[in-house]
Amino acid sequence: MQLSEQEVVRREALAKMRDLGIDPYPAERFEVNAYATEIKENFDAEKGNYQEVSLAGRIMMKRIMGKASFAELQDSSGRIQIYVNRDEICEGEDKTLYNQVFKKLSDIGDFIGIKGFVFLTRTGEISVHVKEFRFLSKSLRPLPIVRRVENAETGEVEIFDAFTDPELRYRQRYVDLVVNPEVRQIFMKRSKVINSMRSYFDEQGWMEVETPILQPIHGGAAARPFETHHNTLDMPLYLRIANELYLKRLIVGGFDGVYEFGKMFRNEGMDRTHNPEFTSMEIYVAYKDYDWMMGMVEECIERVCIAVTGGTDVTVGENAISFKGPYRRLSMFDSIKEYTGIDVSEMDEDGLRQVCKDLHIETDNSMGKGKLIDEIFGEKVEDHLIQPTYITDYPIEMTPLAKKHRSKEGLVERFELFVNGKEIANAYSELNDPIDQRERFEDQLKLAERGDDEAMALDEDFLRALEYGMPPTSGLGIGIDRLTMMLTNQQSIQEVLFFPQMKAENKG
RNA sequence: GAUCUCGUAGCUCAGCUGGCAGAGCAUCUGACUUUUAAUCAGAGGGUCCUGGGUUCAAAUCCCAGCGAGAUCACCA
Repeated sequence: MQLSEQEVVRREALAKMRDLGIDPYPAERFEVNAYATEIKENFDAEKGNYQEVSLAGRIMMKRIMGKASFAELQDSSGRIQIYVNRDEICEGEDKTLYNQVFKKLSDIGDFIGIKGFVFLTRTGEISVHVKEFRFLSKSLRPLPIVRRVENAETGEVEIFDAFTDPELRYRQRYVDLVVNPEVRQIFMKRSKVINSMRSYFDEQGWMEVETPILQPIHGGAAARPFETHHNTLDMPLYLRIANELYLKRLIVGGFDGVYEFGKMFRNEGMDRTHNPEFTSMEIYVAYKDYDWMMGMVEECIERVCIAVTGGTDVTVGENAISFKGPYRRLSMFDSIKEYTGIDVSEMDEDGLRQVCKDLHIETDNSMGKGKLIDEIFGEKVEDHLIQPTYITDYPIEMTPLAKKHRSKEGLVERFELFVNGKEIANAYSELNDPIDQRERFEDQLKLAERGDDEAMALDEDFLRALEYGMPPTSGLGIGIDRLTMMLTNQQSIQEVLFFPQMKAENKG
């Protein structure tokens, strides 16, 4: 391995520390009793609090001035300045700890532990006066140095030498997280999205479950799966593209409400909004319908939004969005009428094909009636749905797992929630009529024969479960990554995944 | 999958119609006991993504490949 000059210097420092009898990777624990941000928020010079603090973290900047120095320590909460005085950390004649270990051998990125008291410097900065200094872990690679300086006149934070190269940031997310605090914030928010949603469900008495990721039949959605092979069973298995059919089996089994947060895997293209593995949340609640589900989603999303952002108003790109319920409800046909002026509700396949032609929407022969309607919707309506909007009552052809509409012929009881022109939730009154379900699967097979490669596979065991009887149930799926993107105002899915999928790096 | 843009020091980037490889920060040596992008004096550091071609001469022009981003197509 070819080492850079700075890496060589750090390895030499490591060796020198060992020569001085200092373990660069000590095993003993270091007890921490305070955090940088907490101190900066609560220190009061008059009260004289924080007089015996113990902090640990990385050195992120050093300002050496002879016999005294300042440095910045970064812990999990943020950064705080520390003041190190030679004669205070080295009481006797031996000044090695200061002159060698602190000044020369410790580098930016190294972990240290300090004990001391909090004070205000002459310029008024809250700092920790170090009385005791312990080396905790050596860093052998130089971190990018990002400097944030508050402009005294404008109050704006200027960033110098930002670490922004997306390739480096994603491949070395650990570095990104160390030097870019706003990145850390996004992931803390992501965690809050999941936790607040989970606690809401738990409060309602619904149960978190886990279902198979390795599935013999990839059901529940229309997508290309990743295929693998089990050696002992000598059979093909697929990484799940959805967990819907398993969760419904659990409703058949007698649970009233089950939900799962989990990774799904789709062997398809990647771009700003698609990663081969992504996180979805699916929930099924017995004795409910999609109408009830809309109310539940409003309550849930509003609560998640407050937990994550502190309020119900969010800025996404150019748009100010309010997640305060209730959300607008609009049937798919009405939405198309609203944005194109065309009533497609009574049209047959040829009529729809003509409408697509008139609107300059490309079609092909594999497209059935439902698909054509969806194309029109996708082209002409979706982008306009900025504020949270439920689109309801989808054509039956596209939705083989949803119950037929109670009053509207040819439609199913389904809604999708759109925000900022993007779909973030999908829900049905679940189809529980096993005979209807078998016919729908068979219709899917016919679509597949016509060349629709997104058509769904038939799952005999799932049909068997339905034949034993499933209560009326409403189900919902939410794309957690996309919801997080929205609540953190990120334009790329890679910004809300710790480790987005990347091609192989071809040099070490 | 298609098109466009990008790849130079640890990081951020400059490098013009081809002519000795550059800056700031970081690093190293020295000075400095409350600094604030600390300062001051000095020094070192390069597979210019990879491979080929054109040329007296290529970081620069051409071709191919690898990687990344953006836009479009498909999907959530």
